[in-house]
Amino acid sequence: MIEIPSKYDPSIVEDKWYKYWMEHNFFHSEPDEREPYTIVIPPPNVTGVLHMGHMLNNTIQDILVRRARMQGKNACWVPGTDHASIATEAKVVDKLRKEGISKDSLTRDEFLAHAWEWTDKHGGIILEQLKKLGASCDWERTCFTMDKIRSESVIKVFVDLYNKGYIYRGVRMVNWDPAAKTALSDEEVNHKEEKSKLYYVRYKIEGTADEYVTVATTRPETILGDTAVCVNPNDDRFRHLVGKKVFVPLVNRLVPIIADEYVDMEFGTGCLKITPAHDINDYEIGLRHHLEVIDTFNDDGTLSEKAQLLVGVDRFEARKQIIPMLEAAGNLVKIEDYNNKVGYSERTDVPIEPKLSAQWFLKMGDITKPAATAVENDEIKFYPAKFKNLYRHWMENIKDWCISRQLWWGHRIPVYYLADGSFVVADCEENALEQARRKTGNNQLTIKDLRQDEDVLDTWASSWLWPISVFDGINNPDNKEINYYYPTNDLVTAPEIIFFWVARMIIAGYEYRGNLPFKNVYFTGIVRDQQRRKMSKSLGNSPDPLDLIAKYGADGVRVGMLFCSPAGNDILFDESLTEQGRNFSSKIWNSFRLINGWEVDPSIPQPEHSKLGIEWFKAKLSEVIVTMDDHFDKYRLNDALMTIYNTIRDEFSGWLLEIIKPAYQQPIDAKTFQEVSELFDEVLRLLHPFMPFISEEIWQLLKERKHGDSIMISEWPKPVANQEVICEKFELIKEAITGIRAIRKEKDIANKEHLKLFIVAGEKGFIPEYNPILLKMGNLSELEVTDKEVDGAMSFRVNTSAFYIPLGDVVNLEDEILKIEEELKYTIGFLESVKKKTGNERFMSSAPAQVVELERKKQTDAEEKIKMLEERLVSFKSSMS
RNA sequence: GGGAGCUUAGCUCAGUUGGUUCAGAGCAUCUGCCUUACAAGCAGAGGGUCGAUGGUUCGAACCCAUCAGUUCCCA
Repeated sequence: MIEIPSKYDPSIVEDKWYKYWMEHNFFHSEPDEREPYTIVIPPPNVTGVLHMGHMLNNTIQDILVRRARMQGKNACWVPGTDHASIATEAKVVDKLRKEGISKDSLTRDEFLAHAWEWTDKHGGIILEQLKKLGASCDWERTCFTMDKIRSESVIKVFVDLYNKGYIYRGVRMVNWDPAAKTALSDEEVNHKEEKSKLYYVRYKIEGTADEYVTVATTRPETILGDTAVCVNPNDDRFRHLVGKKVFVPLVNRLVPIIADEYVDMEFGTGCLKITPAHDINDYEIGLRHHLEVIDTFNDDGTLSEKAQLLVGVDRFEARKQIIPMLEAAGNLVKIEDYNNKVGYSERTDVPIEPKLSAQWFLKMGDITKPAATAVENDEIKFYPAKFKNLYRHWMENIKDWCISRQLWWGHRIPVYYLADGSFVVADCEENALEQARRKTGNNQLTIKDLRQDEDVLDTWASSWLWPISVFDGINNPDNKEINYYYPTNDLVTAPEIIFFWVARMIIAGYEYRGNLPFKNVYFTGIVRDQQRRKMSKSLGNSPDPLDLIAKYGADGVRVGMLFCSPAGNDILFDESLTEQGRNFSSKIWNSFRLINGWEVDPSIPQPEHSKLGIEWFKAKLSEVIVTMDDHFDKYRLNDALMTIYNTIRDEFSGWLLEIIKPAYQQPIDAKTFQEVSELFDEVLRLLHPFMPFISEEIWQLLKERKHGDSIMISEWPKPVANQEVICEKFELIKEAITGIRAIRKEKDIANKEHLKLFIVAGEKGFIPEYNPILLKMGNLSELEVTDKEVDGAMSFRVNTSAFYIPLGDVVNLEDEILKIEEELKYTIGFLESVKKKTGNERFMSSAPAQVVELERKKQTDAEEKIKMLEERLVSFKSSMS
């Protein structure tokens, strides 16, 4: 017996074991002959801090990795961080501004120096926090999307895609962020409902004295860039006007009235003003009708020279100022309140300005095909599968990917311009120069004659290579590591980034490895609070994960989060869940304390009840393992957790330990002690992936372990076949014991008080071999099988066996009769419903044989039980008279 | 406006090609217990016409249709 504290203290235990695991290098993986199991971490922002979403996500990954490791696989979980181009640059700009330095005053290199300084200072904090959670990442493999290997991979891929003709420079309508002065992808735009105004403005028709068409617009400031007015070709109201021209208000530009199906006849006046430079739909109409494009905005959202009026005024100020101008000119008809949706930048939270600009694009045509097929055919499986539909829909409507960003923090686009505006694409300056010389035939060119593109690549253009680049599979496509670890097994991520990241990794996987990047994708939910609000810093509704760990232990937080998170469903987090997790730790600890406190006496033989109990629990555990494995195979981790949770609380602690527990201050026999220790060992192993720390602590205390041994490298338990019968039989014993307890409670009989039990054994429901357990758990003084009625007894029934506890005068015979009558009534009703089926010819002929057989069995069982109940009733009634 | 999903106990969710004892779990609730490992616990109990209506079927929470409510994605 070891002296152990009565209360479990996770803070000491957790740090101790994490350190131990690190010292013994258990997390590290090298290619060997074993089957690999690989997960790459979704790299968190390098300067980010741990939030609840990370906690959930990484807990799940750790569970999967730890189980795989115990299954004997060569488990490798690669950690790392993402440079997070826009987010990090925004933070650095913000920090500099607070110091009184504006980004514009710095050169690119100066700015990058600040950014690296910031990254070095804050980078990797989040990885340290993951260690507190117990994450078993192979820390020696930690990668960063902007470290040397990853950067070279990104550039190499850009050059390759360009050479394959997938990358092109195009003028496109992009989502322009006027605050960050960069283009954003559609996915980085959030649409928000807003109260705004709908302005009705009339345009004078050319060649008439006083005829106008009226358009409705939410953006009157863009009138200055109008190049047409458009109506629906089926609209009789305006058909006669098509082909005529109107004057754009204020600037009096003459523009045509055109017809296009796009126009909604019901909306506004049915007339639409067309500003190809500032609205995506207008742009497309403009392309169809070959309209002039007049860009009236500057990059910062102010009006440009082309607007002619209000030059230099911000777009929202311009909207205010143009109204009185339109009114004065006699063009304003009316103003209505209107709700519309406006796109906002995910990064800077300012309204997006649709803007034409020159960007680099990746063609999403042929390159996406294998990726679409892979998910469709379930080569890559999604959990839950419902995300397949979402994925398919996106892949079918996929647009070219705008991969350039007007930022400095990131991978600089490897395009080098010559003086004449032409360019070369190369992975380094030397190669660029060589190409330029070849291209121009001018060998006198120097690097100074080349000007590299100022823009960087979208962050996702590096993370889409992550499963390959972490094993250096881009630069060295045939290296030992990539060949061993790729394809990876599971990806655990949030559904929000299914397009940003998951889809693109699949595309890159097939393009650069000719193979899938991962076999399974587990989508976690979004962590919300009890009011279903997303947990966020700004709302202040997100607890600090480290505080929670300090309070409840990492194990407690891990299981607390998992209790409420079926795959793909949002998790409504509440601190009471982590409390439940901590309580579970306590329960396990106390079970250990009980066992640990027993004195072992090798001289006493094993009692029969202990032998039976152990035999049953072994059988039960086999069932549990089968169930858990099945849940794991289906990625139903919360169900797997619930299974081991109930097994420990109810079956192990509630039943097994109570069965084998020796009387107060009595020693236990050696065999039982040995066996229960082994069973506890097995239970702990099943628990380990979920609660790595407490399982290790107890596992180490349970018996003397070799130096350097650990539960995390022990074997995942395997089931023994054909244990169902023992489990089924035991359930009947539980039912009988529950019956005894119910009578004790009803008659307020203390548990200490011994009772006598008489049994009228029917064909089912009584198993004499389990009598020792019945005696102990029911605290019975005597157990007698009889075929006679028992006078003055309380009774209950299990299947067709009847159990009696004689209590003399306390028993109210009428109540007993009532009870039996109720059971009888229920059983007869049940029999009726079964007979309805078995008496139905169509059922008997069309239902599967198995089902028919089952119904027949139900019928005979019910008939037997009715017979038994009726006999009881008769004898009870006769004893009354 | 287009698309996808969801609606089962007070809450969060299971419910596996339609067929086991009249739908399950965890939490919460209620009752009783400070029973010698554990009150951060134990023993029990209650609680649902499976969103509505119709249809298919011997049989529907499950399949089909319509409607209502709700969430997300895209424009």
